Amino acid sequence: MPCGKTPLTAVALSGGVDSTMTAMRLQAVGTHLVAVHFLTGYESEKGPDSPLVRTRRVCARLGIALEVIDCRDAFRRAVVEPFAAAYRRGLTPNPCALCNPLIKFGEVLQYCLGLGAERLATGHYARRIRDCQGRVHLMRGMDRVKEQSYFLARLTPYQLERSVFPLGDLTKERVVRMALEAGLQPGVSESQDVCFVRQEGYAGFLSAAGLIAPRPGPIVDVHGRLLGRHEGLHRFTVGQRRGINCPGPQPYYVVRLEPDAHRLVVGFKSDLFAGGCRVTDLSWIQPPDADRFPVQVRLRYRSAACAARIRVDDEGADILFEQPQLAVTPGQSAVFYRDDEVLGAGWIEAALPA
RNA sequence: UGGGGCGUCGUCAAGCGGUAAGACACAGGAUUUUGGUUCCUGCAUUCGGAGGUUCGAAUCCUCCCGCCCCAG
Repeated sequence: MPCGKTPLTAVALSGGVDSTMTAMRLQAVGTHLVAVHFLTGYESEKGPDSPLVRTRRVCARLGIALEVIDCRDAFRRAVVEPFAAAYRRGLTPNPCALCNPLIKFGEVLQYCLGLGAERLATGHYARRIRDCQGRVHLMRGMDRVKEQSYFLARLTPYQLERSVFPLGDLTKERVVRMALEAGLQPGVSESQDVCFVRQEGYAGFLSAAGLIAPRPGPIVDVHGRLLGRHEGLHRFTVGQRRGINCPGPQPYYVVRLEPDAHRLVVGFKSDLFAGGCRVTDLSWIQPPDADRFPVQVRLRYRSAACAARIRVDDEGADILFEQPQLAVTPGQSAVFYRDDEVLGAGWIEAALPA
């Protein structure tokens, strides 16, 4: 139970290395902790290696009380169903960008506040700083490869105010080393795809769960020439090369999906460049004070930010790239940066011609 | 059934008597808190079929089969 003067911090534990080290780092500086573990209803493993059992072991070892939060309904409604709906509309969803603001720093944060916690710590590789006027800023993590600010870009200032990212100033390598030094077993399968799909892959997940009815259709090139057929647009995303199954003089890549005609349009790499994109449903951490200004934008996780100019209007914004960009994909999150700082994000609705 | 051309991996395609390039596709792996990209590896004991010449044939010869042109 929280003792009067030391504020209580909740830490989200998944049972993995990162969240465990998050808890240990906070504990090392004397933070008063409560652990929370949320259920999505899509946990893959059962038994002794399930996330929940691993989390219980961590808490027992660290001597932290654990609260298990049932987010199964919310997770299905806020993450899984929109994920499927996006595929039905020919988009490529970005569930992690949705889960962070709606589940982790939505449902879970609310629950933690209800417990009397003042803030929620997670193992994200991102930094949060406060300026001299007391405003919070979201910054890239120090580990330039692992850093996850992209997925946190849709947090609100309110959520960011109540977050803490103890791993943000560390590299993944360092965290793993610290975990080994602390005697933790090396996290075997650290790599994670969409957390709610299992071995069958996301396409298999969608059809197995009855979330999508595969609709075959034609594959055409950018000139409209018929090249072959596909087994469902949900198996493809812009920029994708594998799975098209059409031999040609050069590799074919997906240029766009046309859901109304169930048509897959493919072309060569040179057909993949876009000069900009239309984004909607903007979310700002640092609301802009002008409607036109230069930004750096990341069009997908794990790609460098590119220089661009943004023009904000009532419905969203147009982003015009300084240099054409490679496979701008509707449904993905475009995240706006000023150097290391995240300004906000919007959902990519369409690519603009190069 | 006159004349000419062609048949090499799923597709395109090198090779032209010395023991089957490459590209695309596909498969597997690596990487990865989205989907992709990228990278690595694998992928024709065999050249439409059957004979023959030769120390040796996908490469030369003969016949057969199948396509494609140009003439009837």
